[in-house]
Amino acid sequence: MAPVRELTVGQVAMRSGVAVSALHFYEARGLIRSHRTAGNQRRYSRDVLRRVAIIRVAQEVGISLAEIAAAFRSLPEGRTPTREDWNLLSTAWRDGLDHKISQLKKLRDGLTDCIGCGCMSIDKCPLRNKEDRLAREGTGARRLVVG
Amino acid sequence: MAPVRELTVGQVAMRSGVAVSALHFYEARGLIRSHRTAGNQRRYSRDVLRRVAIIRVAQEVGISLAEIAAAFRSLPEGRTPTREDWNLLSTAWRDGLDHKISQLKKLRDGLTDCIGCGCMSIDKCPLRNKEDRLAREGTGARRLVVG
DNA sequence: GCTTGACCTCAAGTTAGGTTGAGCTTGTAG
DNA sequence: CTACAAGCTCAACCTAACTTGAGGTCAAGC
Repeated sequence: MAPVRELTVGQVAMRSGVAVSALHFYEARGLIRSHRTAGNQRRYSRDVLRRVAIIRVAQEVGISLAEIAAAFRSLPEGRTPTREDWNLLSTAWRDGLDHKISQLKKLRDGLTDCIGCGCMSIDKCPLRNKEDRLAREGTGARRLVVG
Repeated sequence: MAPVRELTVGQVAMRSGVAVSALHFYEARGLIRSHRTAGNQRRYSRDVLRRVAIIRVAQEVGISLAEIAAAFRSLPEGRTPTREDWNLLSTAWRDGLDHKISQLKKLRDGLTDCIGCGCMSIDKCPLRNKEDRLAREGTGARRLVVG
């Protein structure tokens, strides 16, 4: 038995909890990579599991696939990313994440800062201004933007 | 001059920072309400601004319009909601928000709990299990779900 | 009384993030 | 050596959340 077996799509799907179609999709978007067998089937190295896990966690907090892909591009090409590499990545997201955390806390704590205050009638509220910027960001569905 | 003037869509759009088309859309989705003038134009009472502000803040942290609408349905029908009413609403969202906050912190702090740990190779990680559940939640675009 | 800008409705288009299905190939177990 | 599950590709479909456009109405100024 080989010590470090490569994984098939089905295996990755099962272990990561995402659908095969989603894995295809992530690959098309450049978020994960595979090589092919002689018979044109995908084979993944184990670190794809880590990538997928990060994708899901990041998505869950509102980071778009495009941003995740961008962040992933900062990972080393040749070798399997180390713990350090991943930490760098999350550092890059840090500011955006910090902001989002504070937004969430405000909402959780009774929207005190911006709903309970008088700023809504005027336009110097930090939240409202943030939104104004968002409002100009093009068409289609709006997603949370980090960084 | 009337002391509490009603607002036109254009005015609401300007003061809230969202497009007129978005206001129409929110109304169609039951998030805000208006009555019509003799000439069939929308008129809004002032508290629509508060609603819209909440919509935007909630959206920014990943709550869907459907969920916001559901929460709004718990607001009093007849009178203008008080500060207390809004607080109740955010209390209802609290658990979901708490969860999301902790996810964000994990991501921010180097993903220590679930990416940096060994749980990714196995399936007892709280994060991963969360995703497994999510994976079964139907078709279409996935959104963050609170509550 | 007419022009001009703000409104109205309704249908169609857009982006993100996938899923579904058809039609065809691979690989493994019996 | 033959099933038949698992893969592959590609096009079509789906939801959320809006925007855009066409075609028509309303109202305030000149």
